[in-house]
Amino acid sequence: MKMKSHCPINYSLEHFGDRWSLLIIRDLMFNGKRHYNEFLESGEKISTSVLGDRLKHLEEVGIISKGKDKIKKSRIKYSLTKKGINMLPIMLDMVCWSGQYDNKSDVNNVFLAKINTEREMLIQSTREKLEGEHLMD
Amino acid sequence: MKMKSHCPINYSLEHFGDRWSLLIIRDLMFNGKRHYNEFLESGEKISTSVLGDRLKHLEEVGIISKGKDKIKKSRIKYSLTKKGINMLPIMLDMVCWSGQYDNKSDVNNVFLAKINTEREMLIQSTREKLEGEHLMD
DNA sequence: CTGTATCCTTAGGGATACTG
DNA sequence: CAGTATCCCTAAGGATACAG
Repeated sequence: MKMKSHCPINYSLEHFGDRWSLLIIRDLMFNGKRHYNEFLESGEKISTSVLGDRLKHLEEVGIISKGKDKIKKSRIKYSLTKKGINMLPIMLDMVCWSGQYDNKSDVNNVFLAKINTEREMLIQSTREKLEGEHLMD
Repeated sequence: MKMKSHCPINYSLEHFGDRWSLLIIRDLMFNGKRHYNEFLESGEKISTSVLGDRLKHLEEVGIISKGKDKIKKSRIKYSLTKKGINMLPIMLDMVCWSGQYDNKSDVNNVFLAKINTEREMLIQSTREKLEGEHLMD
């Protein structure tokens, strides 16, 4: 991958600056999704070819990892890496920002207020939850 | 613009989820750029047609506004709106996240540490600076 | 200086079928 | 269930010229 620059904003863009990657990360981070078919079912209707491509790219850049499901060994499971979990503040800020302006937002105001007033605590507790679920796989 | 969903992450993506918009916002927010030709000069080498398109889109969705330069009335000046300035936490988190992983990053460690330890103060002071520069145009 | 307009090329993406 | 492979179409983007 040829980088356009070494600006940190551009670095972010090279990792997840497309129309789909953040939706996959959202599903892993907030919606408990871990399997290929679950990503396909999300409201934005990603296609199989695009999903395959983005999963591969996100794994290559170290944001997600791929493993076998502990319970059902034949099933494949995706997890956030530490690098992926560390995107939590970015994701929460986006939810918060959108919540201010989208009157049709899916997010309720209680949660929005919580991001604002208890941001650090919320990040900490969510991080612990994610690290328990994802990193231990 | 037809929205794929009302998820807040998707709302963000519909606003600035492409390879160029965040670079323009970055230039307005951190690099003091305000004019068409200044955006063209940035390291990522945006083309005139793409720049024109993104400026129009960002204005339509209310993130930037367009006005005449106070000093030189013939010159056109772009500013962040309140909605644009409110993206500051998102942008700082991206800088912070990238700074952890990009060893060639343009950002120095002092600034990174500052984002982490004095986040709220840094946001507040930067916001005041931006509101002075941009909103009063 | 701030844009459009045009032309052309490439990348992104939807639909569908197929495979281990 | 978790993907590839293919086909085809559209959107995105680079280069350049030109206009107000």
